[in-house]
Amino acid sequence: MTNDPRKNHLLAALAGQEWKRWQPLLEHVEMPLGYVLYESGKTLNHVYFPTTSIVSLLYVMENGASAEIAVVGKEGLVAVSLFMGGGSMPGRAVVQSAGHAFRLKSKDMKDEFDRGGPVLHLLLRYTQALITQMSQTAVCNRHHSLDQQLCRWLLLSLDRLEGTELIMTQELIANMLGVRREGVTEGAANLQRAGLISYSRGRIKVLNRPGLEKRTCECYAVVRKEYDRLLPNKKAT
Amino acid sequence: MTNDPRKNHLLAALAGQEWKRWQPLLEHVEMPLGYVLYESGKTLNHVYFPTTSIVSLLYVMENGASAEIAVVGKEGLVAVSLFMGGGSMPGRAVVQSAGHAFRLKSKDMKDEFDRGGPVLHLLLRYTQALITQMSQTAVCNRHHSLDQQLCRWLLLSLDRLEGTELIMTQELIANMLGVRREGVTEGAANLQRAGLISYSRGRIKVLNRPGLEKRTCECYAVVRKEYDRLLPNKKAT
DNA sequence: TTCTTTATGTGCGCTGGCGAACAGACAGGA
DNA sequence: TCCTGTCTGTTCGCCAGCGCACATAAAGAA
Repeated sequence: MTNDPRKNHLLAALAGQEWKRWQPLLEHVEMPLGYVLYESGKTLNHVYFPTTSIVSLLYVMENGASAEIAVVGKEGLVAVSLFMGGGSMPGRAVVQSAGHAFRLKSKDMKDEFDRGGPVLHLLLRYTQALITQMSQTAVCNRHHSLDQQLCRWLLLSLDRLEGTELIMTQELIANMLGVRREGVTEGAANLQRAGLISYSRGRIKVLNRPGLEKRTCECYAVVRKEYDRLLPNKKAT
Repeated sequence: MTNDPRKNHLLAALAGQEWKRWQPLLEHVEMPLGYVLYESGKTLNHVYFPTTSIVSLLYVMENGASAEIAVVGKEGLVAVSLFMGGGSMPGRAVVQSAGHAFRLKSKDMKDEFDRGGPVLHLLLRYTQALITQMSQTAVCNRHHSLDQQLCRWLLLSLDRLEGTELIMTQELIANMLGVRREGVTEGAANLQRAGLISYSRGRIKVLNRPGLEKRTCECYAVVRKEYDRLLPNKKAT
């Protein structure tokens, strides 16, 4: 079933009672590549729970350059600022990998959050994991090479996908990472030469995942570990 | 009064009732330069509310290099992961500018948080502001020059201080920013030549704040604006 | 097929920041 | 007073990544 909300780990973690309340409130949505979920400063109308899609949180600067802050997939939700307070945030959320998601109206989300209890703690633990990812992005941007960052990025995406193929042009990856397109071309060529990936015109296939893990910086492992520690780990799909 | 907890904006924002509960629980602590509040992965025993001190949240890599993720002063608190869940986080919290703070035991903090209501929302709004700062750090690390980042850093520190003098060697600043000490020397020399700051052996005096603001990147303004939007703005001290 | 668009490959000069090595310069203790 | 440790200034070679300008090359439309 392509549109099973339970593919999202947070939704899957809801106990019977909550789940019963939520189920009728959830709306299935298509997530086409490039779709903008929200734009800097605008009020949020929904919270999105990706199932098979991946969403990129990025900041777009005045001059148009951008940088990815974090990535969200089936393990999480988009728009934490809704329940954290403020209702908006600087930056943009864009679908990075097409697929599906379920969404909840702002008001419903807030109501559920304010009930407190397990839902609240689940969402906050997710937010904490997200914070770790953001921190590590900052560190990685400071210290690591484009090659390493590319590996990290591929692995983060891979973790949020079914299968090993990414539909993504180098141009778009460059936008996410906030680097030149040519840089990605080179990096990708390196990985290709090393037999870790193969790609052509917007299709990247990962051939050797352990190889990528060996080649990336410590940032990936740090983030991965925190996600595993803090979040419900859905085994099978 | 140097040890007035109400100098911390979050504590100052507590209403009569909560404040009465909190007051006896708060413990005054000295915050000497370089003091480590917590270390990567260790369990947290306290939440710290700085009043006159500044705390740096940074991540230290395996090879010893470091990078600042965010900075916390009288507007906030250190150790959000305590109520967010998880109880620990990768990274380190270090006193960057000596001064005072008040702290609360983990258990007391959790209890207060779980009461819900205004305290919970206050803390979450602060966390949201902190997230913005972290995001912007990531962006800044990616795109902006050392000079701009130095300005941003000075301004962020300045906002959290009384007065215009920073006690801080270039070596330490370099550690925070995750750059070479020589780089900071050059950057600082530039600012000095431009008449924006004056410094000598660990004392940096800001002479022209608007000048710094003009020279820094957009990141500072973005963060500042979000803090103003989300948090209680204490006027007088 | 042919034409057009989109995606990728490559080369070149430039620059910001790195690493390392070293030379003052000031502060504070003995 | 000298002396030692700390902080700051400067230099030099190096390289990753940038910006720019093209050269393919694959996919799709006509």
